[in-house]
Amino acid sequence: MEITFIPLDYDYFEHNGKNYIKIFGKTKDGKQVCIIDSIDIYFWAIPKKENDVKSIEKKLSKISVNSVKIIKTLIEDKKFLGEDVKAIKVYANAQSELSKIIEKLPKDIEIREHDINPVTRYILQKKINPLNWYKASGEILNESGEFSGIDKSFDVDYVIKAEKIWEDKLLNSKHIFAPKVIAFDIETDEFEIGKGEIIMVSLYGKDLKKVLTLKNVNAPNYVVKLKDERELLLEFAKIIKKENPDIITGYFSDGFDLPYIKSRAEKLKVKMPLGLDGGGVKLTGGNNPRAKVSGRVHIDLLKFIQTAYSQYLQSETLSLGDVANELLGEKKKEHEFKHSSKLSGDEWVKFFEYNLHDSYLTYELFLKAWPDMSEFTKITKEPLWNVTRDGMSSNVENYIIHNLYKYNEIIERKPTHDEISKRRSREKYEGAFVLEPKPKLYEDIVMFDFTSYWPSIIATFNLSKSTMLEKKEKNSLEIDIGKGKKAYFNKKKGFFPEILEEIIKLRKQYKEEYKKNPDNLLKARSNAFKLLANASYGYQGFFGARYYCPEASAAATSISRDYLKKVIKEAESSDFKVIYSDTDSIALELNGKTQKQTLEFLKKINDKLPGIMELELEDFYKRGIWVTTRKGEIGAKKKYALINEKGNLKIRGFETVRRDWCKLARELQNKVLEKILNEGNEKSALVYTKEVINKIKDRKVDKKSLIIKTQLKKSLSEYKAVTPHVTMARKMLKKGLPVHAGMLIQYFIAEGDKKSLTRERASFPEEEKKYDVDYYLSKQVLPAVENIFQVFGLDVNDIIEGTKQKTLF
DNA sequence: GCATGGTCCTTACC
DNA sequence: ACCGGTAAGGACCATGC
Repeated sequence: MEITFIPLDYDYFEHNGKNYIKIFGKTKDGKQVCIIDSIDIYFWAIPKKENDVKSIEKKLSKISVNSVKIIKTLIEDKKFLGEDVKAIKVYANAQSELSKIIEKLPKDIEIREHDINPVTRYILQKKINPLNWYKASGEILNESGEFSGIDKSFDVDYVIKAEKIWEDKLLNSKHIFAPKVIAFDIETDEFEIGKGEIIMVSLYGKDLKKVLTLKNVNAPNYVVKLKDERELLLEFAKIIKKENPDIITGYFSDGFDLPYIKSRAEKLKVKMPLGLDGGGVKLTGGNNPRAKVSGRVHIDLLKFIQTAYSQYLQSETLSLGDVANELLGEKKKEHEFKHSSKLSGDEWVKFFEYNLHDSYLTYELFLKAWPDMSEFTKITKEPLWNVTRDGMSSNVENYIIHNLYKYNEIIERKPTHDEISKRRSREKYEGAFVLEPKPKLYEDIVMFDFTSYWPSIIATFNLSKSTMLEKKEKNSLEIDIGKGKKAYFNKKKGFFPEILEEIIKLRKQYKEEYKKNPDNLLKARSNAFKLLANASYGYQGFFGARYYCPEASAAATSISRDYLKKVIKEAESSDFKVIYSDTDSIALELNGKTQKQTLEFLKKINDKLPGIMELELEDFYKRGIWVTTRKGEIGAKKKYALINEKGNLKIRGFETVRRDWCKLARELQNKVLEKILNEGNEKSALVYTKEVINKIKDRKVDKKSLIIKTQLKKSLSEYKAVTPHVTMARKMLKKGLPVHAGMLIQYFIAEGDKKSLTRERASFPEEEKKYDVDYYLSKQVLPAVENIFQVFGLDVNDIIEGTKQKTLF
């Protein structure tokens, strides 16, 4: 039997003292397969003194714990952190009690790769990468009794014991895999996992629209009525089995929907055969649960959006509603939550629509994110289930791990518990350089920035754990890393900088390909490499990293400060006026120069830059404004607004872009900046500001624009300070409303005793109270525009007092 | 009684 | 806990005059 298939999910198992991987996948013609392949379990032992290799090898081969034994050893020439080593490859007959074997090993060796899980080991060993097409030949298990009848327990078209698996290069080059996906969403009366009944479940797929419910009301035909919760759960499992999707997806379904379903199923003693092995939901991870269903891939979209998308999103929160609104241009349905016992017939129907619409939005968002998930999976070569839950540090590390074979490198181990706590308490190293701007309205500006600045420095100067030297050597690079400390790096290229250089090159290549041929997949690929490059600098300073090297990070920032200052000096001596600079960017006033001359200057800089470092044109701007800080005369950093030649605004740092300011202040500030940048003076901005101030005084402002939204960043009990939003959260808790870390607390400031604290006047948006005119003028509107008008020598306090109803002040 | 500075906190920039 | 440091700015509170 020979088939063509694509691996979606992997699992490890032991049978009769041997090790296997089962791969669940799809064939080219849409059949579901499980392929069983053998795998070697091994780790590396590196003797601390090289001449001991032979005798150590002998000692190792005799070790065993219960039925787990060392079955084979080999001595090989390897590299470890760039150094040549003679290492012993130690094979064991099972993964299960490997840690007990490790404990018994002699102390004169270093153990590595014992912490590589069997699925990653398999992918490394056989190069059967997720979401790539392969051909497999082998024997179909047809109730053969082999593997204790494993084929009978799997709900797939074929179970194949692989003899050979090889890549289908032709198919990989042209065929794009489109998975069958079902999105789902549950509704309950209680938020606590498993506390109340599941009152409805919606499912949405390409040809699927269903809401399962217990309520017997006259409802649209996509609603299926079940007699009790038990039947509802069984029906859910039945539909999943019948539809047989490759992927099931939800929004926050790791933390809510699947744990809830699992908990209710256990309570009702219902078997939920959701997986291809007939099993239910498996939860791992304790406080931060991750839900797995065997054979299918369960994806919690929220997790992936958090790591891969959030930095590009403008949304105030990452809720399904906000994200769908931004990425799809579609809103959630309006719905007021009530206890199910209090719902009327019509309200039930609305609730069904709402529930189905959430699944629909999740489904559409999934399709939007699929190119990114798929590319990240192919690039980092870890299973889709893991990749959609991994943070950027894991993505960087996985990319490195799956590329180390090119360097014959043994993989470094993860840090121990003690090492992690030591690393976490390390002192900060000095970061980027930020130039203090002179507050002013500027004309004719150019903005340059370095492409992938820190990664390009790490690659160019070879900064990494394996290239760092203990002391100065002939030809080594010496970098001052602050606090009187110096770090030395080898000139001979190490694997980390080399891999990083490749990431940057691939990013550039795919970006150019995308420009020529704009397609979603190329965009996703280019973006994945960009994110990997950007995260690689932080990775070396991250306490959990296998290739932790804060000295390399500190050296990178040190070099970045030097080169930025060099460019600033060059610009000054070429008669540009330097306005501002932050980390990797520099803003210059053209000072009478033409754009052509400016680009010539850029070229001159680039000709002198070493390695792969590159300065590029960000844009030319007609005008730009920099302001002072609230206190004092100094120019504020990380706060400016620009307008380019097409009239597009670029606003950074101002309250306009901060969600913890009320809409009124944000919109006013935005308008003021827009008017000033467009017109080149403050006149009409001033008129507009006066109008808004009068509107506030006349109490004509809609309360919606006065609401302040602040996120509860941790659980309520952890707060030392009693801020307005903490006070509001406490009130919510008292009312019995759900309060949890991560939620946005909304409130407005109502009128009250003038001497009272702000938090005492904080009120819920629905409270029928008058807003505090004084507060909104002096704490929201004034601070939002004060520094802008100050650039023109105006004092906004005078403006406030100059408008009507002077009695207030 | 009130200015001042420090701490805590959130959110931004890159 | 799950990539880094730099920075602005509000609310509150202890401190000192």
